[in-house]
Amino acid sequence: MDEITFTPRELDVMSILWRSGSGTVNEVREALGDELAYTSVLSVLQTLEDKGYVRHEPEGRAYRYHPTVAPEAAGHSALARIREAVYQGSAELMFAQLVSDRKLKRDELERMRRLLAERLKEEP
Amino acid sequence: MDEITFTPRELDVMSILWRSGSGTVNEVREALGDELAYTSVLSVLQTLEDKGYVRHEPEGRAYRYHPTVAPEAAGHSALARIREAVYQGSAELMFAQLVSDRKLKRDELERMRRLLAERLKEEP
DNA sequence: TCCGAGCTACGGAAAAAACCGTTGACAAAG
DNA sequence: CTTTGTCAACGGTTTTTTCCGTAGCTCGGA
Repeated sequence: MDEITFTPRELDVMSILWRSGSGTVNEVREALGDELAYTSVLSVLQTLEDKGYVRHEPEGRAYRYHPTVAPEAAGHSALARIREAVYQGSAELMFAQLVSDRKLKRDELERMRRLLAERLKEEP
Repeated sequence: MDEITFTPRELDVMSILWRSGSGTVNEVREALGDELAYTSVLSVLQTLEDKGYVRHEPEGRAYRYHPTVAPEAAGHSALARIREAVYQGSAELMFAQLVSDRKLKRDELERMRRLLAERLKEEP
């Protein structure tokens, strides 16, 4: 149950790596909304590597960075934190908020229902 | 749709205020897990007040702090951020993770199902 | 050989966050 | 009146985060 936490900027970068599977400094830089200097992006990646959240391998003359933590693991930590702090530990409350979102389409809700039904079948 | 964000320590403090409805500096200090100096807690509260997330009123010789943002609003922002960064914008993926939690009890899942059913009724 | 393009390492500035000591105000107790 | 305890304001230190310039390496082409 090791806590996984990111600073805001680190999360931006991880998000890109999760989306693409991997990325070089320049690829990450491109994908980033803000225009950062090359070395700024490199720094973030090196920090992430220090913390053990990414690794790199040589690719040509550059490095290619890969996430070493799955988004699910990070998501789990983040959701747990929000559940505790905002919803007083109640998954139900958090869930209620989630489904109250007006932007959810009917078919998304349907699929959620299916998922929930599956999950209920497994529960003893 | 103004973004609500907290630093980790700010979130700790807000969490306490949401739980209790309000709190004085010392109440918050007590409730906090870590042992911080009085002035440290005061500082956080003053910062939160600057940002408009809490207000205070005199109570005896002390101040009582009240949240001015509902946990739901903060939760909505936080969940949206996680959805984007970690689940590539998919509420469904995030939901899947949520219900896959082994610690959920059957009756919690049942109530989630009910909520979802209600929500589906409203959807055109 | 020399030059420039493209890359990382390194160090460090600037800004933000976290934390606390000191001061002065006030009131209650002696 | 003096002491003691409690409080907020203020200013400042330390640590973390964010961001970037410079130096140095390597490769390919003139």
